[in-house]
Amino acid sequence: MNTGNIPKSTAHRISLYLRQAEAHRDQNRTTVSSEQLAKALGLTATQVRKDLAHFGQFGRPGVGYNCDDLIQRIKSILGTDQVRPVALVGCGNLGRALATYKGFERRGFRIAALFDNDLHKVGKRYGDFIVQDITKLYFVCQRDRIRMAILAVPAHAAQDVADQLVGTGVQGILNFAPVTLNVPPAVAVSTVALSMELEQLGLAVRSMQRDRQ
Amino acid sequence: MNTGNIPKSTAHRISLYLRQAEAHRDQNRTTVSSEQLAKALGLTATQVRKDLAHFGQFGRPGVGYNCDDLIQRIKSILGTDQVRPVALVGCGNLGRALATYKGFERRGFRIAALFDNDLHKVGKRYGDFIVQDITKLYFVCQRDRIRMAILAVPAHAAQDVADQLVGTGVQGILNFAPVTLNVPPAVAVSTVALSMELEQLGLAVRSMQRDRQ
DNA sequence: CTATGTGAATCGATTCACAGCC
DNA sequence: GGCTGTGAATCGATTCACATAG
Repeated sequence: MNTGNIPKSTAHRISLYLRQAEAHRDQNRTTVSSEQLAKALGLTATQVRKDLAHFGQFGRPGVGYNCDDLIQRIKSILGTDQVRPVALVGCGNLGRALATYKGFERRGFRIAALFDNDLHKVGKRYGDFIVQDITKLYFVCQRDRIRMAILAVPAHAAQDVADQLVGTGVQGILNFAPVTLNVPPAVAVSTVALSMELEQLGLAVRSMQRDRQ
Repeated sequence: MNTGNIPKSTAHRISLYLRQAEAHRDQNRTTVSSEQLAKALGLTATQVRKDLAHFGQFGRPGVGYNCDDLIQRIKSILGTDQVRPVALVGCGNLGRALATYKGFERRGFRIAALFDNDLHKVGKRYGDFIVQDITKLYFVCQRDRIRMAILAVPAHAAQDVADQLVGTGVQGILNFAPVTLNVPPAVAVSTVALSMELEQLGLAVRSMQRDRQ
């Protein structure tokens, strides 16, 4: 199956294939072709086949890919065939929205604990969780073997909290603060900066306008 | 300056350069070198120079790039030297968090209007705005010449609202629903799917574990 | 006849090596 | 000595063309 050396570009599309395969299954289709996947996602059929070939050949010529197979295989590569606990730090507006977001559960992630350093928030309940003091971070992450965390704190506090997270043994951080975090190479960081997304979108709009000028 | 044909890979880094240049300026430095930018962002110095060369040569050998110049030039490329109005549709947890997010203003975007189809929410105030009925979408977007929108509605409603947005003349949609939107080629869509971000992060963590096994 | 899987060719992005400027 | 800008080389990803299986 060779899950070890998946190209970066392929890896970014895996989640899309999973979602699309699930959509097909939910419409009671048993198979899906590379052509169908490509059309739905705005890719080429060849690209889809090359991608899927990276994790074993299980498509059937003349038929396509079995949806359940595809889903199972992608989940096993992503590691979302089992539910993983995630710590959420920061209970501002964004943090609270993420805490109550139902989409994570359905895709193999469970918010396992909620932290903030503001003593006015500690003890309050959001969604199914009680906000804990950030000083409990190390204890809880160790106890519950938490490997991933979502960072939804203000920019000025992000590096400090990231350092604490690294100290607990967390190996992946999903960062919503608009700063570049400095972490050891063994820790993965993925930053989602909302303003940057808007900037990129604006750029795409502008370049389209130029195209059709 | 040649802003027309910036490679996609470069475009995605422009926002990072802007942020970093601002950080340098805020520390009262007047210039910044490609080496410094590269180190802070985890890139190579050559890559940074090639990128910056795409929008005119204004670095000074032996000195570096003037921070203010760099900031000004990037903003003019991104079009964020003027403030742009953005419509926000969907006042669930995420929508409300985005509505009150202060970071957009500082980077050239202004939430100009807030919409929802839930009549229990229409008329309520979040941040500085009053939620408007989604039936007003066309009127308001036309009147205020709104070109970009943020879509923070449930997945099942996303395509329908996207169609309405396209109908108002919106040219760019920042979509937070975990679905692939179908829009005309003249409309740009950027999707931020939170679960997918976690999946990608989990994959990165797993592949690192394999590396050091 | 339909659709996968893959070597070969193409295309694009990154890195190297270095010439030129401060 | 320090740093930018850029052609040439390398590396990786996409597309093409087609052999092969249902």
